[in-house]
Amino acid sequence: MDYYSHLDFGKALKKLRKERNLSQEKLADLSGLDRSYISILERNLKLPSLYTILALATGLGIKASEFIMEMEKIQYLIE
Amino acid sequence: MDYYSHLDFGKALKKLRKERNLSQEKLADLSGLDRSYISILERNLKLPSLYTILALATGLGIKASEFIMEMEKIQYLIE
DNA sequence: GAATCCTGATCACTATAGTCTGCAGTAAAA
DNA sequence: TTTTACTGCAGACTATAGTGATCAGGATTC
Repeated sequence: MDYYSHLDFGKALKKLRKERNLSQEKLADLSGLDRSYISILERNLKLPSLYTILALATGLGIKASEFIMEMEKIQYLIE
Repeated sequence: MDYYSHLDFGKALKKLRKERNLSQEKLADLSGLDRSYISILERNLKLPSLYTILALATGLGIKASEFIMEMEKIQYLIE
């Protein structure tokens, strides 16, 4: 478990979601994804496809590149 | 075929690869991916995972966010 | 005109992403 | 203390990503 924690996509996702006061279920609705899968992503158990990244970005109201930048920013703080 | 052409990940990939004078095979070596799969991506037949996006970005010598930005830039020009 | 480089393309296969259902546990509110 | 909201988690399943091998064909180059 936690195979991909060094990438911290999950941390970025959770941070962006929380900043918007969205529950996992609400974000699932907004992005058209499954609630349990968002949970999996936030725990870094799997890595999303580009399709999913775009769907989540739409749900969060940002661009995919901004999403990835947030991930890189968190990544940079850790290293 | 060409299911994902409206996203133009493939066009961005090909553009960035050509700018660096890399063959598909050379980029495959640099990124640790399969040559035929890069061909598939450039023709927009499949969408990459985040893992693959990061691998390609490394092979191209850029950040993943810059890669996505290039895609969004091309996307913007089309719309 | 054989040799090399490059890319499209197919097929069979393995690995992983993503869905769906349901249950458990915590916390806050009523 | 019941109800509600939220999330972790598991299992079975479907869909798609990604590999590896191989062939065909165009474009150099010798």
